[in-house]
Amino acid sequence: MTVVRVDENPAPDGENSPLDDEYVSADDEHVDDEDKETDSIDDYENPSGTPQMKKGPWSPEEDKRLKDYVEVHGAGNWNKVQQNARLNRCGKSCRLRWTNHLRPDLKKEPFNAEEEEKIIKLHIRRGPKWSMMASYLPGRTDNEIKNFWNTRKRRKQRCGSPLYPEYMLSQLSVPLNMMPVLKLKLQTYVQVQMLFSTPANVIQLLVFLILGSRIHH
DNA sequence: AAGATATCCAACCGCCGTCGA
DNA sequence: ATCGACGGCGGTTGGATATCT
Repeated sequence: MTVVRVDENPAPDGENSPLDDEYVSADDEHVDDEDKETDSIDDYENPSGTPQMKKGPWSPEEDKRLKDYVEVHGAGNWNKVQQNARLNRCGKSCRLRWTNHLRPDLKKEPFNAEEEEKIIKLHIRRGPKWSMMASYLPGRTDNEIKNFWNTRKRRKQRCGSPLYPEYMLSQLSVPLNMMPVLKLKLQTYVQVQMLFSTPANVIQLLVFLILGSRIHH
């Protein structure tokens, strides 16, 4: 089975995406959608003599082997990589390395304001669904977005500013029949968040819920 | 300058869903 | 229906680096 993440904005024509202000149905799950190594990568064994998968940072040589493998065989069948590319890495590790660092379409620059806004909007509406977010941000990975969000969250909490900008919350309009679902999702998420959150965040959430229900009356 | 502390992020882990035998 | 292999996902960890004292 080969599943390739679609990096183009995947919302089909005519369909709403979580980024649209006019939102969507409840069941719209979008996505199916310098080297410190001194030992050879070929002879990594545990004390019992059976081959052991290597862990830790990837060396340039390992990267090259993985890249070469994917160029020839394509992405997927990751457990075959260790045989065909002679890499002592488990399939998971190979997949992660490829998707997060070696894919040619990855953006290397920091997140820009537009991307940040997209992430916030998606987080408001869907919560921490990193891979779904990645499908809306070409060239970005779920891991990257997750790290970005966690860093941002800590920063906001440190300086006591709200997680979601007020203007973004007030821009949102949510169909009335979505409110219970949204409330439930938010409640679950916020219960945890609020342990460390600020009163400002609580107020914002209330404003958000009240405005959202009024808009669609 | 040096040690302590904070921050970032690459990589791992465990769980879950899907698929084919 | 069951089981194992595989891949995807979100949470967490720990080493490297930056900043502070």
